[in-house]
Amino acid sequence: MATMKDVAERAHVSTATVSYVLNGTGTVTLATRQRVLSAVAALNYQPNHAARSLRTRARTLGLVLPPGPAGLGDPALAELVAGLSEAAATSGYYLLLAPSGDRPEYELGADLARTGRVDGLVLLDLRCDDQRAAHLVAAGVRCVGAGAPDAGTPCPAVGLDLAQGAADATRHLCALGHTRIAMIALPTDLADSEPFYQGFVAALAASGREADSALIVEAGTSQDDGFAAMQELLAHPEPPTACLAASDTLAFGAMHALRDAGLEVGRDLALIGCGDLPLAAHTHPALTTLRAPRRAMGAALAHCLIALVERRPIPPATRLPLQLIIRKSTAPPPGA
Amino acid sequence: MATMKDVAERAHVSTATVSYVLNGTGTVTLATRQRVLSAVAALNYQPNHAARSLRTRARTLGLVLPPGPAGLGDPALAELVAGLSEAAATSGYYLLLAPSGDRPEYELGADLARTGRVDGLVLLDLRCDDQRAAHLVAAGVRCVGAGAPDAGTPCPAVGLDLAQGAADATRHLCALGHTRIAMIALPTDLADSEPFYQGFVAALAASGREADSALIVEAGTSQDDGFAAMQELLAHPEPPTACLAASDTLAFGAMHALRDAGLEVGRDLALIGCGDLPLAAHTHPALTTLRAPRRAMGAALAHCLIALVERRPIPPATRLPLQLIIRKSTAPPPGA
DNA sequence: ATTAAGCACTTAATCGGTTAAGCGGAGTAT
DNA sequence: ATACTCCGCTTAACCGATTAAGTGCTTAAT
Repeated sequence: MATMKDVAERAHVSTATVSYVLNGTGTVTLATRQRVLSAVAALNYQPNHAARSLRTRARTLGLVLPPGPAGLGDPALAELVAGLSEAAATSGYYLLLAPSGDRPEYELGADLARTGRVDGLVLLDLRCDDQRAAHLVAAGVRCVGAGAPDAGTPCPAVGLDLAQGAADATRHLCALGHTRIAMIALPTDLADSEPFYQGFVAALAASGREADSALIVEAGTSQDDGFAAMQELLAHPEPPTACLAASDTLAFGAMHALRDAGLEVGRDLALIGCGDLPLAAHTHPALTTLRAPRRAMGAALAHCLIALVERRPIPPATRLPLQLIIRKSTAPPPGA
Repeated sequence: MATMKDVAERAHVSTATVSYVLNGTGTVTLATRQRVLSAVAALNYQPNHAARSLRTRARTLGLVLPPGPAGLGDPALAELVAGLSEAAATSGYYLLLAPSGDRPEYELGADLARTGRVDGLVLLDLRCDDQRAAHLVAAGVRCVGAGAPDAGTPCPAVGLDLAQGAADATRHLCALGHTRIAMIALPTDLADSEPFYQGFVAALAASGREADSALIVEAGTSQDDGFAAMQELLAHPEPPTACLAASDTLAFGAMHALRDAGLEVGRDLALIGCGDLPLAAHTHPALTTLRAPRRAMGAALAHCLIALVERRPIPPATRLPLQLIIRKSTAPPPGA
């Protein structure tokens, strides 16, 4: 493997000069530069990454994958990772994947940063009062969060405009004539939970309705959680005619519960999800949902984190817009 | 950030001794070892990765992501990556994701290896007479391929037992009473194409049938390719009553073509896919398919590549078994 | 003419580890 | 008693880059 020394010898200069040419620093005459560059080309030289990052950065971003059976199998995460890795690559960074296994995420992340293996970290599924972020920032680790930041979030974050999305979805249900509209929420410790709820309530208020707290149920994140939540809603003395689920996965579970109860999704109860997973277009009926630009979110995370790492000004925290995709799971209320 | 020198001072030894303790090499008395270890603990020391890999390995595996809109969005790939990264992590390696963008895959891979950024590479979708593998192996890069290796494959490979899988699927179709069985093949330059075809032909022969070459059409990999392939089969003067598609994606396209032709999948033509993508269970009718253990495949790739990197004997090339998942897209032939 | 400033380089320190070689001292064989 | 071998540790070279400091030369300023 050719080293910088080899290049220097071939170009009859010192390694310092080679380094200056390659990094565009220092002052080098045209003739010398050309000799160096042709030596580089002739030897097919590329600087050793370890040696370089010993003095500078690793040019690597880290992503700690939370444990759990789905992992990267979750299409939403996979898309985000795709956008993240591609945007990072165009800025000369690569993405290191670190499955946390049974170690705490923040611990693994701190190790990766402390050993200089990565320059910064992406935190998935930002929580309210996120302990991982707190630990890492306190340890001097640069990181950005994926999710809606609240006031106390100690690091920059990139999120979806869930308030807008939930409001759009709710307006659509209102426009169809629904008045008893339920909502299945994500766990409130997820940062994305609150703005979604706010958008829901705001849109209801804007159309003269009021949120009925009995029709708002907090669920987990799994399909089973959505199933249970819908069962709870159906047990209500005066059940809703429409429901907004904070994720597609919850909506899928809700659909099962409706089918089990002998109800037809769309005709008997209008249902909207959030995320637009690939499956959403293929359920029966196809799920009306909010499309989340996960790739763009990954890209935005990359840009933000790289700016942070390079001590450049951080791009303003944009909320990425959701798009309502109307399919077959929404219809006017029964008897309307 | 604490360095090894700090640890050495605190334990009143040289950095060499610290290194010996941490790596388990050299001979160190129990007392010294304990002094070192408690200094390490007290300082929360972890060795700098760049410094370490300057002399040894990077303990990093590389995965070059082929260009294309799907990328990691393809669930089959995402699952493989999940298995790969998890298995690598349990052996102390992490996975570096490098989207190739518009650069040739082998070139990017060669760069990553030459710069010492990764110790080895995983090549996706191994081709017949794979040029990437040839280039990389010639350049002294350690790599393993994902896909069925043929005799000339210059590197170890991990693949599915497609011959067995295709045979199982074909037998199932024969058992249902089909005689005119078609096959939609992957591009023949993919290494996985041939064994699938062989399994198909062998199972037909074993049940006394012969493959009709007019019923075997080579397609691309996209849904549109599957669509076109099925149209071609339906244009046949004596169309098939069953069809085995070499991938779920091709099968999805074929289903659309059948629907467009006014035919009902299952009743009018039995269809089997391969891979068992999440969508396969949600098409209408649900697709009978061969379940591919993509996570296990990723894990096997990791084990193989790490063995290669550490110059240990390479695990014997196992073909991972496919499991036939019978759903609703297969039925006896019309009028049987 | 003299000094100062700039240019185009080189020298050498440095990053933080790994590891071959060396070196006392204790234990064993002759 | 002498030599030989291990053991447990240290010294220092080394990995391959970056970069501060230094050097000799040319050119501009006084």
